[in-house]
Amino acid sequence: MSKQSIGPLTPVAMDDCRVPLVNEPLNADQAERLAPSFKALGDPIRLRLLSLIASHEGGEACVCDLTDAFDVSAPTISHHLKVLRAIGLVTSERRGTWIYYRAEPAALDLLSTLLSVPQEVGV
Amino acid sequence: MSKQSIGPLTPVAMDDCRVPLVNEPLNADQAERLAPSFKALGDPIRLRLLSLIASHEGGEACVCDLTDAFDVSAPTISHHLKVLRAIGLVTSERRGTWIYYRAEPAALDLLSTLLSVPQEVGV
DNA sequence: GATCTGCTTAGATGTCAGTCAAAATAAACG
DNA sequence: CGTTTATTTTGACTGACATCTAAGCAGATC
Repeated sequence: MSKQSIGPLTPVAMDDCRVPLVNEPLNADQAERLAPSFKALGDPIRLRLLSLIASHEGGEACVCDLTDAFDVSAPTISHHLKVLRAIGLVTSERRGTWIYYRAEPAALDLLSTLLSVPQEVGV
Repeated sequence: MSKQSIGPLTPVAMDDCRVPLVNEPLNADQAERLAPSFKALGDPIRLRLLSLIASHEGGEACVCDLTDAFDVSAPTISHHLKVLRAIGLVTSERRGTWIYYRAEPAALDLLSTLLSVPQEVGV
């Protein structure tokens, strides 16, 4: 596999991907940029982490809230959070002792749109 | 990582996952069932394959149509198609000499819904 | 400033995934 | 029935990834 340095899933860098993939074929470049995001969601722990963060009250969650929910070590959770952060699905902010993670709705929305299946009104 | 035998992403087996992950936290079981689908989308070639198939005229594409679009060998394409088929994102049917692949809209829709971000009307 | 707690980084290890060449299967066709 | 074409399976190789322990760093508190 080629070295794919995963860039952040920012709206600007992805504007040409805001089309359902059932509508027109993705080109190689678009696929290379999008795949890392799905790969990041392809781990059960990361999927739950994202869901826990996004659904947490206040829209954010402290790492300490997250670590307890899993059977793996704290460094492993930290690693998974780093992956989610690297592609822009979450952001983090330190406030005093704790670090808070927050989901990035625009990134989620982009991926959701990409997978969406438009209603074929006339068919 | 635990052995995760990827089962097909059938609507029935996934009915409890039809909720945006930002709404409520996924439990471990749901995450284990959903993650393989995103993992399957986490490869650029598979992402393009799915898009090529879904956007192809008639809603289906012959393997020969697909193989030419990539720089990898035919067995590699076959392998990726098998992954997409195993989780139920596509189906295949042989007609004469050729095998045709077709996208499974229900599976795509499920994943799209999961990633969707509901409008917070009141906030 | 010593120490405690929260979190991340570094390094090591075992497993998994993507790729290819070669062989196998399957249908069509002479 | 032998050959050709289309696709898959097998087996091997290589690189990537999830996980852990141990160590590092950053605030807070005494």
